[in-house]
Amino acid sequence: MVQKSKPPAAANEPKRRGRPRAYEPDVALGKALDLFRTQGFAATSLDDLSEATGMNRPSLYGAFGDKRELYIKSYQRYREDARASMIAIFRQEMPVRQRLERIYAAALNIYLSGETGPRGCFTVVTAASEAVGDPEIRAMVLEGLSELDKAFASCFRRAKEKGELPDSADPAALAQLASATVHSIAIRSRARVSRKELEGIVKGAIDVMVGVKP
Amino acid sequence: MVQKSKPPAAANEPKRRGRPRAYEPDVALGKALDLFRTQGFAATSLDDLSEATGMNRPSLYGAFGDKRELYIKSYQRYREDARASMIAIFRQEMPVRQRLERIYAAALNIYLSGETGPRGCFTVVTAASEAVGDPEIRAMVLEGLSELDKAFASCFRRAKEKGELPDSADPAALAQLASATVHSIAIRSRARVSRKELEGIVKGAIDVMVGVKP
DNA sequence: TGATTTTTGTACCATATCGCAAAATAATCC
DNA sequence: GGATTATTTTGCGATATGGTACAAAAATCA
Repeated sequence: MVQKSKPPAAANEPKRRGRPRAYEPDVALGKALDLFRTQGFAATSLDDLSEATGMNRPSLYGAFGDKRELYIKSYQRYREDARASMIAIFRQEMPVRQRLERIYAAALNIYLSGETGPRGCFTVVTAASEAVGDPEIRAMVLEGLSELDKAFASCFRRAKEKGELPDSADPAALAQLASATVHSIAIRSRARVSRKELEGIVKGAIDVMVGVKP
Repeated sequence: MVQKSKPPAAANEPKRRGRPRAYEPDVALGKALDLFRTQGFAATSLDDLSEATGMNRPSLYGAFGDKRELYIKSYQRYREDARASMIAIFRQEMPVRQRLERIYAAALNIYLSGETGPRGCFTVVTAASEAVGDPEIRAMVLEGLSELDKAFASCFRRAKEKGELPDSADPAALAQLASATVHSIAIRSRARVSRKELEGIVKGAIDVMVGVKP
């Protein structure tokens, strides 16, 4: 039930008043996210979360609110992380094909990571469970889905402007296909389809979207 | 707690010995499937199932086994139904585009049906939840995924033979894109994306896969 | 009619679950 | 050192959960 031995004494924080926390909120949230990603909301108990985070239930409650709030915060954290790794890829200038390859490689790294096996995409997992019954969560999922669509759309628009794609190419349609490929490998990864096979799917999809590599 | 008033006296059955069942296994399984599809395994309690099926728990247990077995049987039932509606579309001869349109229309009907709102694809829902932790269920999901891949692949192969697709077309890659589109609309439907929008995604995907309609 | 068989309905058990109250602990402030 | 503040720890309580035992019920069989 102990998370760390020595607090890194965050230099910026002025001076906390009462008993010092025995956990770091960030790493605790990360552990919670890990659990939720693999097991989902309903199948994850507060005891599970307590054990994984190293915080007992009242502390968990105090820090993050109830189970649902913790789930939401975990999901937000996931989105931030995912967005960060995507933005990095979008910043640099490179050919479409290469950009797509990098995006999918990053996605696969996220989806296949996990000590107990691959866990897929948390947006997809959440869509498949809580999204139907919880309007607030559903709104977040929708946002996550459309964010990806938009990123791909801008990617294809840029490519078209640079002449990498024929005039007939429809960036919006290509973007939704690119997103669909992401959703598909997310699903398949949870069924333990091998990385090799997933990479094959990605390659085939890219070939159809931007033309077979010369 | 009563499911029907009059048993339809199934003409084929010879003569059952003891007290007659107060439920029809088929409709009960259908109700269980409905619940599992919307809520998932963990979030569905035996009480929920008992109420929905009109059977009390001991009867449920006697008829289908424990909760997990009931889930598995529900999933098998779902797959049989889905397969039946696909086979019908594959039997008739028609242009690829039309065949694809029909397949996606059938899929959307399944995904968007439901009294309390859209429920998506049960294979996808199961992949996103139980598949990671339960090898037997995972195997069934894998089979469901690859069955769809194969159906699409044969669809594109036929189209290529008939000259509807260019020689350069790769049926396997196209099939995986077609499957990906199915997965994607399944996910999106659970986030309550409108039917209109989903149909737009489908149209865009078909255009990319078999060429824009002349 | 009475024995037999199958299913239902009630009640129950052991455990898990979520959430919280209250006391103990460890730091700072004065 | 004592007051204050923030956090941990222990433990509880109300309910939900999956599963089952057992008697009552409803049919057939002889």
